Amino acid sequence: MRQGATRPIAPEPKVARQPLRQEVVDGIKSYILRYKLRPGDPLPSEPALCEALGASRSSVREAIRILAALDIVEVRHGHGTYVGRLSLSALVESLAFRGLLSPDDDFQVLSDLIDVRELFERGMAERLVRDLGDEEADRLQGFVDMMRKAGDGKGPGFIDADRSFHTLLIAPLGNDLIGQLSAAFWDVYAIVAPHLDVLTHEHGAATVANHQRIVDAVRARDSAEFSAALTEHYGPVRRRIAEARARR
Amino acid sequence: MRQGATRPIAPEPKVARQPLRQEVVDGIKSYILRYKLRPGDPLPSEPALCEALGASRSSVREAIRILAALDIVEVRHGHGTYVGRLSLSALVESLAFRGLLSPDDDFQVLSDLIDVRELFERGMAERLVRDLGDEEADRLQGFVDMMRKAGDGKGPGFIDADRSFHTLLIAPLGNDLIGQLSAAFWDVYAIVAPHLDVLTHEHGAATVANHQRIVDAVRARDSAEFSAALTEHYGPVRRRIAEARARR
DNA sequence: GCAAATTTGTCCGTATGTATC
DNA sequence: AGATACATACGGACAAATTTG
Repeated sequence: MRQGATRPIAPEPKVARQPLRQEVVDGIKSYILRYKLRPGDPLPSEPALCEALGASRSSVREAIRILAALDIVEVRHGHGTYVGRLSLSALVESLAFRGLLSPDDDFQVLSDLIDVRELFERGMAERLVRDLGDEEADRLQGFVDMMRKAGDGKGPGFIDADRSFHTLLIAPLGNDLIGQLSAAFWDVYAIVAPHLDVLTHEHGAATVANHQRIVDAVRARDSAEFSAALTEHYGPVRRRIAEARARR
Repeated sequence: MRQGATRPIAPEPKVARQPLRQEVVDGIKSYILRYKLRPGDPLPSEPALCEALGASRSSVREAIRILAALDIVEVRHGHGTYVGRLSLSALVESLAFRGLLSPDDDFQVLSDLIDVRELFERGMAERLVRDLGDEEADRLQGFVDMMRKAGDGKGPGFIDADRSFHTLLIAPLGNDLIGQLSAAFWDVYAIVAPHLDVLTHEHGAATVANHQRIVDAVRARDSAEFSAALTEHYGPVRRRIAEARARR
């Protein structure tokens, strides 16, 4: 059979067994669940996992790589393996590559992305203007001021402020999934757009004005105006995508 | 230095180089992009990649495992390695595990999922009733009939019909991202809910009636009624989650 | 149907880089 | 600085799946 290790004797001829690596993946998952570990908690070392799960280092390491790609596990070289943050980093990686690969319609991916982000914010308009208080409005205003100060819309300060603005905007929903998806899509857009010659934040001044209008709508508790401001905000983004598509 | 292979001579002492495996990941990505490969296209064999990228087989294999976890690459034992389908399977894996792990609030994850699915369908109500033609309505009706025939709401026929129903419902948007996200969330719900003693499709008859109401709204081109029917549909789902939470 | 060739799956032993104490 | 524990990486060998002659 195999070289050294002991595996369940019965070959189970017709069962089409899954790769051992996958059993190790499931075993590590079960371990985390069984002991109710939290992100950051340490996992057994590789040799310990080998013995516990009856697999070689290679199989254990490949399993760990899979789990690390999903952010279920986090590896620190020379230190150890830990439960991961369970972020949506895998989604970002996957979507970003899809955006770069997509053949005829590179731009459809970006367009779809923007649709979802706008849907999140416009679809929750009523709840957002209701739950965004004065304190949150002040913080939103702070990001708008940062954008205005950063100026042309190309510096990292501008980009970061824009990301923070939209993150904070949907935070009051208390729906972590929407918040993380929205942030993930923002990241994917920031990765893919430059490769497709889509200008990001072309006109700094206009972008700042659009964000200001959103803040004003929040302060006025006017969900209709809030929705309108969002439409005004995402319109230019779509236009830039369409222009880049036309250039091809 | 290392055992056999040749690597760039300069050790670059303080640069904190990234792991070789990551370079291999990037190398394979670049290969796919450079030759504009499509899903299903074959990739070089492992030995070929080792030589091309100057890495050992272990490193190449770990890199492939990462890319396979993201569905950027697909591996068939004894056959070869191919460009993957770029699905959102990684999102499903990641979110499903989060739902199982989540400590105090296992149910918040499910609740968030349902919020997003309802947001997709309700937020696009106008476009959906406009773009869903009679042909699509007939197909939706077919799934409702399947659910009615399957009866109690527990059999696989019922489940599959429900999934197909919602997939078809948002298909006319022409937004693949929304469609795949919605399907992914449906899958995550189906994986996580049973583990939390959340009954899925408790009352078959009521569920069928709610879906029927949605089809009727589509036929009537009544977006307000369409929205109302969706609220009626997702209400019981939320109630079941709340009940299960209360039982804890 | 069988055997060979190709490709991925798994194992082992060893050496190196990294972080902690 | 040294010792220890850990992950990273290498190379070779054999096992299992698939295709092909």
